[in-house]
Order: sequence, then C-alpha cells, then structure tokens
Amino acid sequence: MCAIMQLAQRKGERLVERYLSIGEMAEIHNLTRQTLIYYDKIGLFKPAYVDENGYRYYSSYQIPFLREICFFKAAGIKLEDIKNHINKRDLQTAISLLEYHKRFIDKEIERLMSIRESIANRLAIYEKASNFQEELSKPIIETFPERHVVFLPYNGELKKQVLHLTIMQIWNALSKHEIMPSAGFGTIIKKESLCKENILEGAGAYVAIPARTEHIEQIANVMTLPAGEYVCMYKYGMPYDTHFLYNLLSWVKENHYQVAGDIVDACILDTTFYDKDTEVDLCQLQIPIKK
Amino acid sequence: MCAIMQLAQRKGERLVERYLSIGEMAEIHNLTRQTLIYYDKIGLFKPAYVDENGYRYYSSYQIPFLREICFFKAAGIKLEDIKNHINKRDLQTAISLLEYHKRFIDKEIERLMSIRESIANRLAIYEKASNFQEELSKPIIETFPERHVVFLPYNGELKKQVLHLTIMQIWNALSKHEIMPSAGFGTIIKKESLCKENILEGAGAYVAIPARTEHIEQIANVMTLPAGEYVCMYKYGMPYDTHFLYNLLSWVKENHYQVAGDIVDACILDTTFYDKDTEVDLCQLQIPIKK
DNA sequence: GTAAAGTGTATAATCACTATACAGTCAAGC
DNA sequence: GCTTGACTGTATAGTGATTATACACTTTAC
Repeated sequence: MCAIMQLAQRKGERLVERYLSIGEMAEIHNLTRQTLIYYDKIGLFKPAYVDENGYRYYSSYQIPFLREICFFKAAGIKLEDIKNHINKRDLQTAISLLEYHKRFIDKEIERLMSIRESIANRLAIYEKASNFQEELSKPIIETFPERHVVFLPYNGELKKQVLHLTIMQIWNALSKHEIMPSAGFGTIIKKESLCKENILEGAGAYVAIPARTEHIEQIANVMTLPAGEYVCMYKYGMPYDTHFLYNLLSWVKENHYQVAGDIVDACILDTTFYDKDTEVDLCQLQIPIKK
Repeated sequence: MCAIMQLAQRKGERLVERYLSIGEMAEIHNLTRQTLIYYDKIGLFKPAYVDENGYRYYSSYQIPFLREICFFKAAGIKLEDIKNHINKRDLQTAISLLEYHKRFIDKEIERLMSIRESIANRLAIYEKASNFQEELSKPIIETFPERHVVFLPYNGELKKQVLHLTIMQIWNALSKHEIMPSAGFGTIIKKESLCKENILEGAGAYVAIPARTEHIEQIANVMTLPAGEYVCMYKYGMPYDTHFLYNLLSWVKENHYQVAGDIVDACILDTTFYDKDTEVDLCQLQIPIKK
C-alpha cells in the first residue's frame, strides 16, 4: 500500500508526533531509500532522529525541506549548492541562487540551440551528398547566399598533411569562439592565380562560419564569399588534383561565362567515409560566374 | 612552440610518412594527452603505430577521424555511440545518428525551457514575498488571471501532516507529467462550506499548474480558478488558523461585496524559511469577490 | 653527459546516484 | 514463542568522460 495513503488515513491524536521511516519518506518524495542514505552521508538532509539500531526516522516537519531540495535538484542545481543554501536559508539567498541558476540555464539553452544548428548544417551537407551520384563530374549551376568563412593560406606545397593541419588550425580558432565548425570546410583557390604558373599559389583552407553567428567581427581571418551563381561540379579528388579544376574552367570559357571571384573546393564527405584505399574526399568545386 | 606550426614548416619529402606523437596529436585537436590515452583504452581511437617502448604514434590520415570524433563529442553524443558509429561509418548511419541526436537535443531544450519557466514562477512568488511587509493583515484587492490547479480534498481533520502529505501526493502526480510544481500551492476552501459548522469541510490542497502547460486535459483532478478580482490578505498562519479567514470574510460583508467562488489560501513562504519556533507559513488569503 | 621535455602505467577523484551483497530488525500471523 | 517477509543497516563497485597525481622510463637539445 501507498505510504502516503496509509499515513493520511491513520489520523488521530498521535499523528503529529509520528515519525516517518526512511522508506515512507522516500516514497512520499518519489526518491529511493539509497538516495536518502546518500543525502544523510553528504550532510544534505539528515533524519530528525536515529534510534539505537541506527534506523533513520524523519519528522513530518522535514517534508517541506526535502520537497524544496527536490525542487532545486529538478532545476539542475548541484547538491553542494543546495546544501549551502538550505542550511542558511533566507529570501535573498534563495533569490540569488535561482537568478544565478536561471542565467546558467539560459547559457545552456543557447549552447544547445547552437549544437542544434550545427547538426542541421551537417545534415544539410549529408543531404547534398546523398543526391550527388548522377551528377558526378557534371557542371551544374547553383545559387549560393553570402557565406562567411575563416581563411588561412597553405604554408608551402599543398599536400594532404598541410591541408589537414591548416584546417585544424582554423577549427581550433573557431572552437575558442565556441563555434562548432559544422557548416563545411575546404579549399579556396584565388582568382588572381588562375593565370599563374602555379594555380594553387595563395590558395588556402577555409572553414565556414554558421549563419546567424554573432560577433563575427571578433573572429580573425574572416573572408566573405559573395552571393550569386556558381558553376559546380562534384568530384572524387583532393584540391591538389587540379585537372578537375581545369576541366570546369574550360566549361566556363566554352559557355562564355567569366570567373567572378575566388574558387571554392568544398569538402562534402571526407576520407573517413571511405576505405583506406580510396584516400580521397568527395568534393564540390564551386566557381562564381558572370556573363 | 605550437605543434601545428612546427609540422607545417617541416615540409619535405618525408613529410607524408611522418608520424605524430601523442602530444602533437592532442595539441592539434585541442585535447590532452590523457584523453587520447583514454580513447585508446576504450577502443574509440587507437594510434596507427606503437613502438617497442609503448610510445603511441598517429598517422596524419587519422586527423579527419579524430576531428569527426571531436565534432560528435561537442554535439554531446556519448563516446560509446560515437565508437559504434565511427567504426562502420557510412552516410546513412551518420544521418540517422545525427537525426536521433537532434531529437534528443530538442527534448533537452524543451526540458530546460520548462525549468526556466519554473524558476521564473518561483522568483515571481519570492518577488511577492519581498514586498508583503507593510501589507501584512491588510485587505487589498488584486486581479488574477484564470488559473489551473490540481485539487485534492484533505482526508480527515486538517492538520499539518495531512496538509504536507496531500500536497506531496499532488506534487508527485504532477512530476509524473514532467511538470515542475513551481507556480505555487496552498489550500482551497469551498464556497459552499462557508455557512456550515465546519468551514473546512470539503477543503483540500492545490498545486498550481504553470501557465502554457500543454495537454492539461491529461492531468487528473484539474480545477479552474476563475479570472477576476480577489480581496487578498497576507498573514502568518496555516490554513487551519481560520480566524484570518473570518476576519477577511467580515471585510467582504462590511464592504458590500459577495463571495464569488472558492477561497484560496496560497502559501508564499513555507516554514523552511523560518526557524523551528515559527512553524507557520507566510500565506495569502484570496477571496474572489463581486458586488 | 646532463637536463628538460615528453612518454608510459596506475590510481584516485569528480557527481549523483544505482546495484549488489550480506546482515540485523521489526511486525504480523500462527 | 516462532517463522516469515518486509524493512533496515553498512559496505563496495559501477556509471561517463575526463582531470589530477605519482612515479618511472625515453627522447631530444644543448
């Protein structure tokens, strides 16, 4: 039978003085016996009376205290903080504890919202990747909105390791701004190097900054990719496999377009999706065009 | 010196084959050495090569893997789930892992929003309590919106323990609906018992349901307190100290009002705020009135 | 050759419990 | 008074993802 009902029914002259056993107290508050033993041990909530056999007995006057502890706990406040508060409890400390915790909850909500957006960004990239198959190596025209990225030039000849390390440098810089780099990354090839002997001169890695990120101005090395039309091509190949780029540039020429800005080589699926022998990413070349 | 810079500068013919030490790998990913040792131990991420002295060496091809692990970790996904995914990684499992986690994040955000509201509700009550002093025992007219509460009649004579236990019963019922009972609680005295010998006949405990709670119809014993004018009085006294109620009812009569419905005795600050000798709550009597 | 920096293992602590093992206590029915 | 079952006690280990510490060995730089 339910402890609450039993107690409520046993009304009478001795009711007020009657102590509650640990099991009753636990059931009333929807806790386990072990939890109350633990609260006793850490000094958060001790029984009013302990008999000669060590049995714990609680007074019904303690019910509002334990209820309050449960409230703070359900709000996610640490037991240590609850303990410090409940023992010298007054209105002002209660208010400041709750206000402090409310700010903490606000920060947590903000953090989770940003994670939510990161996951959505990543899922959007995967969505793209799911549909690329029939379009591999075919030029298609897509329209992109304005995109903000962090750009860092490659230091030396572009090889796999330089690429990884440069991306990780940007990645860590963004992490320090509490930004999850989930909106994509890749290589940017400078427009002014297209006619040079080494087409990759000045090229670098980029990591996209998620849309709606605040305080972009505090981030170093931010670069803006303009909105507009891009001719795009999916390919299995690393940015230093430049023949894909030359192919697409030929298409631009043949179709009487002009290159309107820096070229993006966006990594869609990295090598972690493929077996060791593949060792190349699925990427999408994006050349901004104008007539 | 920064490991990333050092490696980026040491470019040359042997660069691709060069292994990274545990410290370098950790620094690149903004992790500690111990964390990588732990990942090795739990089988989440093992070095490509271990030398005869037990030193761990990582291949630069492993960088995207560890980066991906860090991404999932930052999203709050459990290492065990990451481990299960990363080893048989493909687009579909990646998508379903992220979609599953997105739903989890959504639930978390909802939970935190509800905690946020609970804290705000509680702070509003404390705000009330901060300002009651000069108004103690004085009748004042306040307007309340419509309020939903869970009501449960007291079983037997109204004493402190019956009061506590009845409230805890409602409290637990609300907890099972994942509602934090933070919007106030107290006693409701039935209008039809005002003229009876025992004014507390049919009286019971109530716990308020926070505004904007969804699916109220699924909660048992819900009662609606109508919007409108209430004559209110702060008092130090329990609901069974009925002389406060009689005083306020006299005021209603003297001022030619009529009692418009059931009477609320709202607990503002319970005994946990006072020393053991006080043993009474700060309450506010609320009598709905009409001319 | 030495010192500093880096690496290894092993262990304890964190937080708020939960689970388990094993022993003693209490209340009801016979 | 005895048995049974429900209840209570203590003690210990485990959870998850680290961090911190202690102590010994190896590598690198000068």
